[in-house]
Amino acid sequence: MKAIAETLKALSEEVRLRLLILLHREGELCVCDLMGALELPQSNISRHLAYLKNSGWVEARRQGVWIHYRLAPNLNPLMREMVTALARETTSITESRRDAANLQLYRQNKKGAEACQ
Amino acid sequence: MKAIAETLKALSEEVRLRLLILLHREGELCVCDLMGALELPQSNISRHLAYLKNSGWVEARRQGVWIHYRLAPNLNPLMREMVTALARETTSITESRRDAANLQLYRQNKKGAEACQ
DNA sequence: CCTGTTTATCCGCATAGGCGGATATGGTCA
DNA sequence: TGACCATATCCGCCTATGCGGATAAACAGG
Repeated sequence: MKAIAETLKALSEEVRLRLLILLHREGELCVCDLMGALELPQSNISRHLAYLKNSGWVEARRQGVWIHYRLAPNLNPLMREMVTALARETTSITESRRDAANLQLYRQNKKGAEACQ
Repeated sequence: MKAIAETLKALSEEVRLRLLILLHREGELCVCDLMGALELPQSNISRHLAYLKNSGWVEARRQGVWIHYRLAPNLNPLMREMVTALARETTSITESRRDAANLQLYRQNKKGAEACQ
């Protein structure tokens, strides 16, 4: 019961919710992409990603200097059901659309040349 | 997005989660029943019920001195989906079963005579 | 090694929120 | 009205947690 409450608490914060939804939609993303999408300081993004990782929602993979985060592939049934319901309910929300749009902008600006992956 | 986070935050606390699951299983219950089931001080139960009410998860109905709480009948799709998923995942959890068993015990002891409804 | 880049963690601060006991509120009944 | 219920709210206390800036850690390339 406490474990389930902890699982829910991880999503009961706006920044973490936005991060999770974005990862669910876009697949694997590195920290710099998430910073560009949410337009928040690096320490903030990184702290919330650590929280999501510790609570089992996401996994991290190191590739050189970059760390790529993705939704954990083996979510339990409750978590899987929650994330799909949340994704469905947030598709029409302005804030969520803006995050996705900012991500595309940020990726175009870095020209694919020197940047992550 | 902030609204969804607030909705989740209401369930990200163990006592509130137990209250909500119990109300989902048993239907309408008064505060004294919930105190008997969870074995927690009255101020604690009452405070968390107020939180659940303010966040739209439950509704209250006054009947004489007693106040009966129930799951809000018009939950939005996200909330409805969450509560059914949570109920399903918690049926086998010891803590949840104990709450339900304590409720039955408490109700038997008050003999139906003088007590609520 | 040394430098630069990316990410994680630390710091101090401010606020939110949980708790139990005490008190207030609102209702019933005599 | 006054005594007595069930419930809500207040109080002080303590812990948890969010924040941005600063610093540390991990890695790549010269």
